[in-house]
Formats: sequence, structure tokens, C-alpha cells
Amino acid sequence: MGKVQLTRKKREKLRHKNEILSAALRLFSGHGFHNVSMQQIAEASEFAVGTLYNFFASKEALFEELTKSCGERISKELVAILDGPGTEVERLSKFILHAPTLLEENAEIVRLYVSELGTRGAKISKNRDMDDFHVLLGTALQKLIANGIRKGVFRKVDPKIATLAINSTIETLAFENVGHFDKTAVTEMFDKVEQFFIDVLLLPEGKDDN
Amino acid sequence: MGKVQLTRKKREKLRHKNEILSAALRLFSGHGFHNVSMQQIAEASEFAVGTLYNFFASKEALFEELTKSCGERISKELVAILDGPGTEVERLSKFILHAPTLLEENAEIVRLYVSELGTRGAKISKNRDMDDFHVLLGTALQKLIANGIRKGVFRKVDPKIATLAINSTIETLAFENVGHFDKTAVTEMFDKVEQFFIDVLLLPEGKDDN
DNA sequence: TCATATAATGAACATATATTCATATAACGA
DNA sequence: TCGTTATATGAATATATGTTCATTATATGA
Repeated sequence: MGKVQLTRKKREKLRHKNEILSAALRLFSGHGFHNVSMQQIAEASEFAVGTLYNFFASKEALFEELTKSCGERISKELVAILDGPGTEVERLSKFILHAPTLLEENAEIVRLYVSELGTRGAKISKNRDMDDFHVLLGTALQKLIANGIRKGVFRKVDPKIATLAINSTIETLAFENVGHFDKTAVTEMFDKVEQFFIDVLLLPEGKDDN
Repeated sequence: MGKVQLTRKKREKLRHKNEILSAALRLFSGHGFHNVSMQQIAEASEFAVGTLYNFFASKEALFEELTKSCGERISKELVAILDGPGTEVERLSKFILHAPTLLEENAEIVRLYVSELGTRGAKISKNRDMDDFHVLLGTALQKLIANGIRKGVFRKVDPKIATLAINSTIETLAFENVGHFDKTAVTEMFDKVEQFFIDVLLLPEGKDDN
């Protein structure tokens, strides 16, 4: 579906659009939606203000387009780990330990998410995409933990609460570090988080809760 | 220090100031800093715009004054529990279970905190008070957990990470529920959170990690 | 080459809103 | 009562900025 090869013009146009989006992401993530003007985006992307409106109906529309795809991409990456190969412990471990890399590669988006979308609160727009991806992620993690419990690998905790705790911790840590990112320090912290949750969730061998 | 009894005029003035702050809190917490104008605050508090500027140098100053005291009050309330009487387990338990009440009584402030201060990100102002109180709280909780471990009540986990996990979980849950607050549902959730962390941190009797 | 379509431009416009300040009002003390 | 001080007022100002649109530039294909 869709043309395999776009015409030169279409490709150019798409490239221009992406350049605008890219500049907007940089600015928004640095200063926040309300503190960035269309003028600034125009200057940063080296287009005229009017040109922006040939691509996006409004400042809000630009913002939404910017966030739409990002959430999906990141959430898919994480769900892939949770639903991927390996034991429950291995996957949970991998999931937590993948955060530093993910954070490094998506610093701007995460910063945008933190500064504008929060996880809740007064949203810029009615954009609910982020929340949807959040739910998707939560479901996958919850299922993993429930499976682990059923197999007798994890203690009998409430999978919902465990998921909440793990996700909250990862997010908080991510948000706290996205401003001044130090890979070594961040990696170290996430190592400890992984250790904590594995340690705490793992059923001591030989002991059986059932 | 300070007059014990203020003159009628001073008292009136203070009352007026608080009325403005109160109206501002209601508006800000509902719509966010950028979506509330001085006009609106003036109307809501039944003063003229100019009057607001007799009390506060700017919109930002008003906002800061609003947040300054709130954080301190809440954080003190929680630290009092953590540093209060009872065993480590009892205090941790009480700390978590106190959230619903606290949330109910401070819904507007929490909403404001969520929608504008986030926990980080593009702040309205350079106001760091909230962060300071956050640190204070973290320190108290961390100490409690460290003590619990030393006494052999808790497993040997990293107190820092445990604190991070507990605080993150409580905050996330609080933030998610402050919009449409349902005391019963919220209480139930926090009960489960308490159960989870106690369950997971408690050293099985007879077993000794040391 | 030229007619047409597409894209880019940025000055001008409309609106919103933070802030000011000259004026009015009320409270107070002599 | 009256002058003085403190407080309240809100129209006017200054500024910022989202959006429009008539104009210009560029690309395309006959």
C-alpha cells in the first residue's frame, strides 16, 4: 500500500516537513511548548513562518504530529523486549536495563514528554496517544509478571502493583536524569534498580508460596 | 518575634492577600499557569487587576508565593510520620496509607504540582522549593529503611532504591488519581501498595540475610 | 520557451494579556 | 471636620505571538 517510490517533489516536501519537526522538537524539548514561538521554529528550520502553515494547520497540530509517532516507536521497542524471548526474569531484567540506552537515544523526546505532557495534568492538547502507549506497556509488563508468578519464579504479589512500582521507578529515574545525562551514572542507577526488583520479586529457591 | 496581634488593617490586608492566593490556586490547579490570566484571577477574587499588583510584583511572583508554603507543609506532615513513634514497619505502613487522606485534603495543590511543576522539566520559575522538600522526604524515608535493615526487619536492599521505588509509586498513583478523586478506589489502591512493599521488603521470619 | 502548478515568503493583522498609573475610595488620627 | 495615608480601581499601554494571504519564486512538462 502507498507508492513505493515518491516523486522527487514529494520527497523534498517530506524532507522539509521533517526538518521543521526536527527543529520544533529541539526547541520544544528545551523550552516547552508555551515558550517557543512559530517565529523561532521558522528561524531554526530556516523557513518562513507562512511555510510552517503550509505543513501544519496550527501550532498545536505541529505539536501533536511531533508526539504522535514518538510514543508509539518507544513503546513498541519496550513491548518487544517484554514479549520477546527468554525467561520472565531475563526479560524483566533486560527491560529495566534497556532504559539508559533508550534514554540516551531519545533524550529530546523524553524531555518533551516530561516538560509538557507530564504523565497527566493540564495537557497542551487532547492528545492521548502517550497515555495509550503507557497502557500498552503496562499491560505487557503485567502479563509478564503474572506469568512469572504462575510459573513459581516470582513471589505472589499483585502484578498490577508490581507493574506500577517498576514503571514508576523507571520513569522517575529517567525524568530525573534526562536533563543532565551521564551515561555511566545512569547505567549504574538502573543496574541497582534491576537488582532491587529482581531481588525482591524472586521467590527464594526451594520455598514455595503456593 | 513579630507582632502577636496585628492591627485591623494589617489583618484585612492579609485576608485579602489570602483570598487572591486562594482564587489563584483554584484557577492554576484547574487550568495551568499559562492558561490563567491576571484578569481571571482578579475576577475570581473579586478585586481589580491593579490590586493584584499591590500584593505581588508579577504573575510569576504570585505563583511562587503560592507554591512556597504548600510544599513545606505537606512534606513536614509526611516526615512527621516517618520520624514518629512506632516500629519501622508500622511507620512505613502508616506513611503509605496516609496518602489518600493527604491527597484528599490537598487535591488542588497536588494538581498544581502535577500540572506545572511536574517533578522536573520546564519550570515556570526557578522555584526549587518543591525539590527541596522532595529531598527532605527522601532522606527521612531512606533512613527509616536503613534502620529497618540494620535491625533485621527488612531484607538487605539498597535503601536508596527502595526509597525511590516507594516514593515513585506513591507519587504516580497520587498523580493519576488527583483528577477524578474517588476516596474508596484510591484507598484500596494504596492498601495494595502498602501490602506490596511490606510484603516484599519484610525479611521472612527465621531467615537471616546476614 | 512558456503556461501552469506548487511551494515559499514575510509583512500585516487580530488577539491576548502582563503591567502601569492617574484617579477614586476608604480608613485613620488630630 | 479635614488632611493624610493606604488601598483599590480599571482603562490604557506595551508587547508578544498565532495566523493569514497577496505576492514572489521555483519546478514541471508540453
